[in-house]
Amino acid sequence: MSTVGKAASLLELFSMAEPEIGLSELARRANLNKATTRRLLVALAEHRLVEQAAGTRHYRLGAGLSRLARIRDANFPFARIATPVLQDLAAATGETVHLSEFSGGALFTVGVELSAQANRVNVDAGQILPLHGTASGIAFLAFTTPDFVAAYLAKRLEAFTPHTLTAREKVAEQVRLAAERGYSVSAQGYSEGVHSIAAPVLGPDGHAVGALSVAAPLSRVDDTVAAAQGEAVMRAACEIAARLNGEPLTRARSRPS
Amino acid sequence: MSTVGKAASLLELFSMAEPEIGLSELARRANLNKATTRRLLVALAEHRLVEQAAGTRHYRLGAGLSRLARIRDANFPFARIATPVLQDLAAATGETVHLSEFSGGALFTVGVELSAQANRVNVDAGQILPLHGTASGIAFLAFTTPDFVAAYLAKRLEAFTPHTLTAREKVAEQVRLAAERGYSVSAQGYSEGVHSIAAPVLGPDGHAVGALSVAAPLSRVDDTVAAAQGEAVMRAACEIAARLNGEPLTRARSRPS
DNA sequence: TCCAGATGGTTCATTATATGAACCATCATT
DNA sequence: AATGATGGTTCATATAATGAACCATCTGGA
Repeated sequence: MSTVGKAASLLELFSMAEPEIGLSELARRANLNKATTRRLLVALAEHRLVEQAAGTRHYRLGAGLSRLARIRDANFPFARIATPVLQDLAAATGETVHLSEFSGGALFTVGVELSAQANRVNVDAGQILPLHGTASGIAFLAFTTPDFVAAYLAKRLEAFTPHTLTAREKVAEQVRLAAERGYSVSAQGYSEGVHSIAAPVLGPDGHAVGALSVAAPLSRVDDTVAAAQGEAVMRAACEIAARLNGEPLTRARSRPS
Repeated sequence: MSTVGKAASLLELFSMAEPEIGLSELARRANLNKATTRRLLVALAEHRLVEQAAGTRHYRLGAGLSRLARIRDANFPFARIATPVLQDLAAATGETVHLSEFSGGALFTVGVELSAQANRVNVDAGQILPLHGTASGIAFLAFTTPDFVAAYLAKRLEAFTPHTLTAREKVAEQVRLAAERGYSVSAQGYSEGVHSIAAPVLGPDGHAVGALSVAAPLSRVDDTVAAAQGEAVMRAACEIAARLNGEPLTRARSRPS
């Protein structure tokens, strides 16, 4: 692995639950030598990507990340723009809704609205979803370039549950179906007991940049529920795309009076 | 420079004004070979710290940064907590107000509220302030550990304007004064024509973690104005520290009923 | 139409950089 | 005082980064 890859892995060890970690612990979890870990942390600290707590000498994520994130969000406000739409969709369906963006060869969860129900599907922001096995992935594949789909399906597809479709033919068929009706359906392809329906979020060029998904306990979904969710998720995904790509209404609204 | 330092420098080339940059341009600005630049970008992209725009093949900051920033902000909500206080202070003084955090050996601007007046001081988020020459820096030094101050003053102090105090004695005197009255004053030590007053933001251990500053055109400040700003900036800095470190009132408010 | 000068991306021998075992100092517990 | 953590450092060794030269494309002229 490249040195910067190792440094990035260090950053990824921090989480909401564990925002500060000591040197030895970091080295252990990243499978790196303590000296190496330290040098990486020092390099990261120089650029404010991590910082060290004065008292405990533990490390935490740095202020530079907030700055970089602000720059990104200002110019590609995917999660921010989408939040109200996610909330509406979660309220309308009563189920957990999550938004993901294509990044680093897979779908990256950038926004989540959990269902209000006790029995619900839990998804964490930052979670990485494979392109096969998830409704979001299939929806993305259905609206990306054929070259990309071909290249992806040429690889060996991992089975995440006994229900994961791993045969190229079957997955390709799912993709075709999703392209036709505008949304994808997947039952237990990635997590047991979870039923998902997803629609692509399209970029300005008409290709998918991410996906929006409704995830429900399998027991709560039948054909009519699925059809309703499909329609709702499609509308919501279009709404997000419209706001993101600056459709007329939004532009008009933001025009200075 | 370390490899991860180079990678971090690449990230820092992106800005609000220029959120997407091509490979050649990045290599040129970072003073790196194109091949090197590419390898770094690929490594960063694997961890979603950058991503490539589909159409132009230009690079931009990645979604992983937003995720990491969320983790940081959730557990160290410096800028977020401070925003309303900054706004109040800017409104009360009529001048530009900025908040900085100590990170990477200097003060890092994490929040700005610009004055409403036409003739105002402009400060950018992300700007790096030296510990000498700025009111914020002196305020920080006045409330950090004596060891740190000694080590810092042992270095050669750069002059940013003809008015920058660079003599150890003079700077140490400023620090002493700031420690006594609780805020620091600096005129044109970093930018010509700018008058600044700053107070430290203290962490739980009583040492400074950052500084809050009011910056005004020199022409608009006299002794009585400065005294008023000093009091106001001290109160505001205490308010931020209190909210940050969870003073009783805040804790009581957030207690589940 | 063709050329000139951009661009993004790749290769591979050379070289500089990252690595890690062993080390020290400090702290809290026993 | 001994134990086993912790954070941090050193330096010979080995691995990973480097960059000149390369190719393929694209764009805007002439």
